[in-house]
Amino acid sequence: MARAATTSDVFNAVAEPRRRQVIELLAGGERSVGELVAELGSSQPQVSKHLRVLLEVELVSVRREGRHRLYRLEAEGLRQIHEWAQRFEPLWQERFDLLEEVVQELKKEEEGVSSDG
Amino acid sequence: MARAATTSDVFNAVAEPRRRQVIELLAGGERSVGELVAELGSSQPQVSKHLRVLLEVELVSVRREGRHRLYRLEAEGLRQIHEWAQRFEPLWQERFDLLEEVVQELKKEEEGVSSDG
DNA sequence: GTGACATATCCCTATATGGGTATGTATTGT
DNA sequence: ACAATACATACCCATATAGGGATATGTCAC
Repeated sequence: MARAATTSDVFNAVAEPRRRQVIELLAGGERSVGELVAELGSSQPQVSKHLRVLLEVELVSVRREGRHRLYRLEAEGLRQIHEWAQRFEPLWQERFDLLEEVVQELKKEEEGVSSDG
Repeated sequence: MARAATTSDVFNAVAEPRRRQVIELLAGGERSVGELVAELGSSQPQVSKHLRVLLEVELVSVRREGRHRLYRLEAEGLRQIHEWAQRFEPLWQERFDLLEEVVQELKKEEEGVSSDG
């Protein structure tokens, strides 16, 4: 098998730089496809494809406004990513503990407690 | 161009379910490749490949322990993912504000302020 | 030499992403 | 009814790469 489909989960959807860009743009408020096309500098079909992916994983939603389709960020989906990463937060904060251990080691050396020699 | 390389950034590295699994396993402490092979049920070369990717983006580190290589999670790298997602936290919390608006609406109705009818 | 891995191949299939074109469709305007 | 706008989709093409399977070999430690 190849890599999991980008539409399978939020992680894959967000792995694409352009899609992250779309998300960032939509964070500023609803946008029509045309506006996104202009801001991304991609073709309309390409943008629509990315929007489709984001739609599949429910990271965005659409509503009609006349002949326009306004896309809106559904940040709720980003929450799982945030929470998944957050699970490891204690581990990167642990670094401070390690730093402290190092400091303790240095102190011991200063006190001449080095058992090595 | 094809899809971005999985080694290009942390987002792509984490987009792979098995690699997330590796990360989760390593969150429990250092593991040798052999242990990971057993726990993941993949072949040794496959596991080594995934570890290589995680190593490239510095999500893990290695140290030798006799003939074993112990992999350790470098959670620091997950921080960027956490922080990227966190930028949108206000947007999904905004939902509570919306909920509050709805509550306000309901209150008005109870007070008989409905201008409709 | 053996154990534990890293790497390199070769194979194969699935899929992504980009480019471009064409067409379907809904909405608005005349 | 007909045209135009704004998109969604469906095609075409082409390249890159993933990720799995399996095998083979290099390397370092014991």
